[in-house]
Amino acid sequence: MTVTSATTPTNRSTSSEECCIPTPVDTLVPPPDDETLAAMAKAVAHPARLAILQLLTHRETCVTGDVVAELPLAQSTVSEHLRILREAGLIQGEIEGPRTRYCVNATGLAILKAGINAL
Amino acid sequence: MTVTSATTPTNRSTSSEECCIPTPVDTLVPPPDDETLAAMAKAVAHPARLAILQLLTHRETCVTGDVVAELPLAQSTVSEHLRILREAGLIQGEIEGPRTRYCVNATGLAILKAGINAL
DNA sequence: ATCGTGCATCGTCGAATGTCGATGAAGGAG
DNA sequence: CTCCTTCATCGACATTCGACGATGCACGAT
Repeated sequence: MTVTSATTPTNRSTSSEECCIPTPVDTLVPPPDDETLAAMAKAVAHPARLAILQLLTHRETCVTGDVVAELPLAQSTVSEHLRILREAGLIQGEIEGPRTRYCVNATGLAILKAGINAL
Repeated sequence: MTVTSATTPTNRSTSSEECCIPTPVDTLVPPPDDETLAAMAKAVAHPARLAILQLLTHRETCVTGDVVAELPLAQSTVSEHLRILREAGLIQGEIEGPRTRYCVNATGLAILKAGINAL
């Protein structure tokens, strides 16, 4: 399928201060085309990925290991779910020394909401 | 996966007047649990099914044949997509003589929106 | 330089999905 | 009744997904 990253070009920056201080976007994003919306919906269409998304919105844990600790899944599986969410533009990851910090991509989430609400 | 129909119990009534005069619900539905939301998102996570949903909201065609005519897919494939949307509680079908009339299930759609917006 | 830790990626396997043509059941028309 | 239409369902097939363990890589510490 290869969504080729919806909003963010597979964001994996190394600087700080742009993750977990998420872009305060929640307003006025245009609803996406069907392909993009379908890709985003597919990313969200899994209980584990929903759990990850909620984890990332309600905490600021962000680090992969924390997510793994919260879910009854192998590390590789969680990593895969994180990759899917990232490629869909719903979260973004930032390499922080030996670990990776994830947080919600507010813009991507807003686009998803816009698309669903437009149905 | 067997979603066992999210909101409506696999609605396929024979009476008229309850389809395409859709329940005016668009307010105050509770966000669903992760399983239900994932199932609904999965139902929507396909361009053809998004197209069907939009077709059903912006027209009142509803009849299966019309949907088939609009999509570059075989009749059996479209029928399958309609089944998936119906079992997810997003549309409802009503047998009308030799044909089937589909329309959006406003309640189901509202639940989906509530779940996504709660993310 | 050598370890140990934290993740991503690869390879694999079974299950689910998407698509189609063929078949079948229900109903209307003649 | 016998056709024809309309649709759902079945069977087959290729593709994708979900999950895991194993491997590899980058980094920090020793």
